[in-house]
Amino acid sequence: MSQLMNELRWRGMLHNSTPETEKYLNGGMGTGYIGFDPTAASLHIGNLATLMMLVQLQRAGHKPIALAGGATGMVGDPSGKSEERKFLDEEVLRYNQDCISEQLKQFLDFSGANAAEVVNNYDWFKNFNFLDFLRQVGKHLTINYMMAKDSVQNRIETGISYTEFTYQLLQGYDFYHLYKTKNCRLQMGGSDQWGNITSGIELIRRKESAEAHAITCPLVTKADGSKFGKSEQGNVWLDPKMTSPYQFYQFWLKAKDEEAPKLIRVFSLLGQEKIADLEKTHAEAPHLLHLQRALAEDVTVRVHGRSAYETAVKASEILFGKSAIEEINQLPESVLLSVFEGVPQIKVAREELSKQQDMQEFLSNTTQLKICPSKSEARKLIQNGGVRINKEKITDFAAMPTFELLQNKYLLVQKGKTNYFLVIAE
RNA sequence: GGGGGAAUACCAAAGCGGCCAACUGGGAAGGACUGUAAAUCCUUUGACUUAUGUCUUCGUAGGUUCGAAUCCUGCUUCCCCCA
Repeated sequence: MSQLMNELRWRGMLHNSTPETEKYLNGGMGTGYIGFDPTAASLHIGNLATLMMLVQLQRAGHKPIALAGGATGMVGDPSGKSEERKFLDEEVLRYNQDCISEQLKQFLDFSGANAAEVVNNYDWFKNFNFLDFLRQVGKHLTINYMMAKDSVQNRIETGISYTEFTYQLLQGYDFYHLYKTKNCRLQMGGSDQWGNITSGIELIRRKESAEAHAITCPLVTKADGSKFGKSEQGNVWLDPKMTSPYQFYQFWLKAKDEEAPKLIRVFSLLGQEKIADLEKTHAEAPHLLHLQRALAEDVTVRVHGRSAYETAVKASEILFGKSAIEEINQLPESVLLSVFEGVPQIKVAREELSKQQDMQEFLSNTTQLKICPSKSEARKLIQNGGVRINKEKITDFAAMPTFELLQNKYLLVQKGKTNYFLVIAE
């Protein structure tokens, strides 16, 4: 029961907590929650970091509640944002909220005494009218108190709307609501949520004279301090339709040595000894990527399942291994297709392919601008030696050498060292 | 309400009548080296064009000029000072 804090501590997931938190957790099964606003149709790995706190909470024997922010998402959290955000329209928001609720369910255990729950704050806010809100919530916190928050202070210069200013009250009320209805006394989140969480604690204290607690984790950043969770393609999503399991696996595998130890602590469920072991092995033979492989395996399996993981590994071996193009050619087509499931696929009409004269045209327009966004881009890439087709380097951007189609149907296009595309002739 | 300043490519920031598709830095992308790492070095970073040419860009709409990112006017947005 009491192990949560220690667990978070050694994993480097403890940034701040209120003084009595440990005592609360030691006092038997506690209940804690984290909120996720539906700003997109999927959670991304940044959300996964905070979600892991909830997972750790449950592993320590407490009850986790994941909150989908159907209401708060309508308002916009000013934390960590340098400017006012645009509203998402309601239809999108509802869709996102449903997708996210589903994803949240995947990571928690819904059985047993400390069964998880997923709730949506839209349920208690949709019929909460403005005047009632002002009387029941707004009255309890002063402007002075609200103004002091970093999330607000950072926006004083650039401007903050009344709407976003009010965000902390909404989140504060969530906490209060969960306290009242589910005796939830702990809220967790990224360190940028500290201000919002303490608003909730304050609200509970003033309305109920009760004590509630907070734990925040450091925001995961890259070694250079920049924002974590973006790959070349953009955000790394948990939804396999948005980031394929192959790309997801690759993201972890490509983790830098200096970041891997931090990442494996936060994102994997591997134990302290196992990790120490891996680090030792890794240090002895860094080129074998022990740490990265273990990290990628643990996370990919948990997010996408064992078989998707295995396919991703297989695809990686084929694409990055020494296997010659002939080997790819010899794979049964069904295997080949499943292996390449994760790499972007581009369908091109057979006739168009056969009459193709120009490499730059092929890499841009013919392949629907999915490989290169313009012909000049394609030309520059080729001039820099960055393009391979069927593993063969392209040197002339004006000509179109004839390539043997793999399996009489596919072309493997490589942009740079790690970006593959499968062109399918139809 | 009065006065002043600013809007430049992904970001930051030069340019202040022709030499500007626009200095420089960051970021990003590609290459070499490696371990699908780091560091380092090189290249690229508006589009089209099998080159040094054309077209579209410097908040927005007009104007002055042979010629404007650079000057003028209206509009929009933002910042600062006074009330």
